[in-house]
Amino acid sequence: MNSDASRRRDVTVADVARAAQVSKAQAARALGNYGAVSDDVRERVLAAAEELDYRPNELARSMNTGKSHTIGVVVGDIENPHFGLATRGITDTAKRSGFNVILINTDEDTAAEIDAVRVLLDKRVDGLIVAPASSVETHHLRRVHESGRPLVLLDRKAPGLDVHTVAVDMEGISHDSTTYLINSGHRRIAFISTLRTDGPYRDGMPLDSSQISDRRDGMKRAFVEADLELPDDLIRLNAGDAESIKKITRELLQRPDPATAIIASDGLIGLSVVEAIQELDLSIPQDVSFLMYDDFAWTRLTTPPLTVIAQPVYDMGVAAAEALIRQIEGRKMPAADPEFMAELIRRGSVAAPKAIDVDH
Amino acid sequence: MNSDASRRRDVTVADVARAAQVSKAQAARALGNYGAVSDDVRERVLAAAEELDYRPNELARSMNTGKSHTIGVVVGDIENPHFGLATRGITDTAKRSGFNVILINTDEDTAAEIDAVRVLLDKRVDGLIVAPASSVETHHLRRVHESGRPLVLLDRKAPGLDVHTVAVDMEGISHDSTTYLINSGHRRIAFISTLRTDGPYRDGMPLDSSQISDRRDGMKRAFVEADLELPDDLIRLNAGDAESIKKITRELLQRPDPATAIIASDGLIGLSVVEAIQELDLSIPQDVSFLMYDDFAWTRLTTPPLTVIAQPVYDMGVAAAEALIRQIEGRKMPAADPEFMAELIRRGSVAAPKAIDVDH
DNA sequence: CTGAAAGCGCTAACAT
DNA sequence: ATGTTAGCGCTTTCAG
Repeated sequence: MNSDASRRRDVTVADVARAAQVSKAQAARALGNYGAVSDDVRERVLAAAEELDYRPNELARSMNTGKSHTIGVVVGDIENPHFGLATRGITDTAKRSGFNVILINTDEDTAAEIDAVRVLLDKRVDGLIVAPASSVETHHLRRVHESGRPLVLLDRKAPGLDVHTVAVDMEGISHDSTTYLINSGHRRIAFISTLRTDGPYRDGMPLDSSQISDRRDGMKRAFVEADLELPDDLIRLNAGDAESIKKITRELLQRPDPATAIIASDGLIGLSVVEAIQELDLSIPQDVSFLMYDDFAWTRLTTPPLTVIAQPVYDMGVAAAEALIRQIEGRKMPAADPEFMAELIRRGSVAAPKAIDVDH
Repeated sequence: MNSDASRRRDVTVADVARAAQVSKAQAARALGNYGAVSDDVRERVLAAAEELDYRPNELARSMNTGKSHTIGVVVGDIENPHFGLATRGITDTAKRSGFNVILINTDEDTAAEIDAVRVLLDKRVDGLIVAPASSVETHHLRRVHESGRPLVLLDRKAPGLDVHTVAVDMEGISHDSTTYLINSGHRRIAFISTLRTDGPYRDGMPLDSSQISDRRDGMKRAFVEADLELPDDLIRLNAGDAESIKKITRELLQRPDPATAIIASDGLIGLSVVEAIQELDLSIPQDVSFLMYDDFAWTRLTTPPLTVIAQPVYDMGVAAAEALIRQIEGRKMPAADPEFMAELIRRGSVAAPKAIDVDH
């Protein structure tokens, strides 16, 4: 419709060069501002570019430089504020260094992750940040790394893969918070996670996610140190949507030997657990203690406010992006992966368990 | 370090062609699977590609086809679950149609938005979805549209810009919920938004954001219909971080003629408002009624659960992506922008105001 | 069906 | 400082 801007071919350096009466090379140099250009030429070129409304084709540029100034980010679920915040840390940092971000969601599905990585590689991103769905199926990640493309892992580790990883010390915080519960008098401590496994939890079962695996190990160590046994029957994996989480919560609380404390593996799960508890007309922490990973702002608003495990998610996003960009730009990497520390924030959802029911 | 995969140049169609003993053109045809290729050739090429671990260079591909199979998304703040969900709707839909998403955050800053749009255009995205920070400064968007690049607006409208827009009927829902408050007995109804303006709110003041402007109009209409006047002094814009929101909330509640009901413009604001109310040791809804935009899951968990305005955010993301892709693929657009409907979900945070203080 | 060759828009030698 | 000439890796005429 429009008079001139409409259906016309994009204007290229050649057009600008012609208008400025210089060679394509000189125009390109002035525009890309590299090489040697006289003030006179630069001026004319810039003026012509302005006049013609020239915009560089970054694709073409990337083709010969080999750099796309784009990094790929692969996460399980942006909808989860945990990743939302981390992504924010990444994009803020990327922008600051002149990088753009292509974001791909995997729904925590390894097949989707493999595909995402391939797509990103095909698009010639300069580097990748991946929150791997599995700490075991990492062949695709190993290939990225071996091909020489910078790669940084976020949130989850991949044992055996020598890649810079930004994650918190999960074993430690899990141990500490479990100990806290034990010291508060709890023995029947439940743990709910969405991690998908074949069949229910069994002692010593290998867990695909380093995150969950480490948490299990931390819990176990806490119990062992207290000369107690980790109640395997209260470790509930394969939680899915809200309804399934509520169902699990009900089971945990309505069995003969109910859980007296529940640990939710993330904020989304925690939400449904708390809701289920409320629906059962039980109160926190009188009837059941509650603890969850992720310090979402709303946890301060419930009655009582929730005791949570805070992770420096934004900072981790920043750190991941910084490490990646450092790698891309060929600068030295820090000697070792700095471990980020999670923190137990004691608010009001943990108390001593009720006096034991002496049914029998 | 690695034996072969390491420092070698990427393998190209030429390499595959050589290995398969065919021309570059034939190899490209087989690989890109277009044009005419005999079964024999295709087989050999594919085998060679597999063998050499060939991966197409999407940049090069995009260069001659002109399509990048990438759409740009520009939002104010991914960290906000509202946008997180919308983004999820977009990426899910994009993936389904074979498109990738480049995401850029603007912090609701128009300058950043202008820059983001330019970057995306330079990267030759096939189309753009923008949640414009301003409904007034839209010159950059107009240029996109006029240049012929598909563009869809999300969440906020841009009057005068004839672009497909996915947004909810804000005036309507604002009117309805304000009426609900008025019918509950409220007259002193406050509204808090982060919209940045020059100076405090004045009656009839032009508001840069269609969203906020429409909400104001809806409130006003509700008051007018009830033969009342909208209390301009309770319309508070320029709210910023959590602390500033709390401060505004305190002012609203501690003045001589305090607000008896507060409407928070989004879930992030709502969070801080509720927190401030709790800190003042006031209770909802006995001391003050509360209503907020965004039906975040946690609003069901507070005591009382919060009355909110739910918007079909995910579906809107889907719709925006679908509309954009339809445009990209040159298919017909629906006659008009379908309006999405928000819904007032009455939970427990609205009640009649306390008997009026008869100080004077 | 196949191959040679041109070209997308830009950068990067290489001359001058 | 400037221009000429090759490419980057792929798609796309155009002949055969």
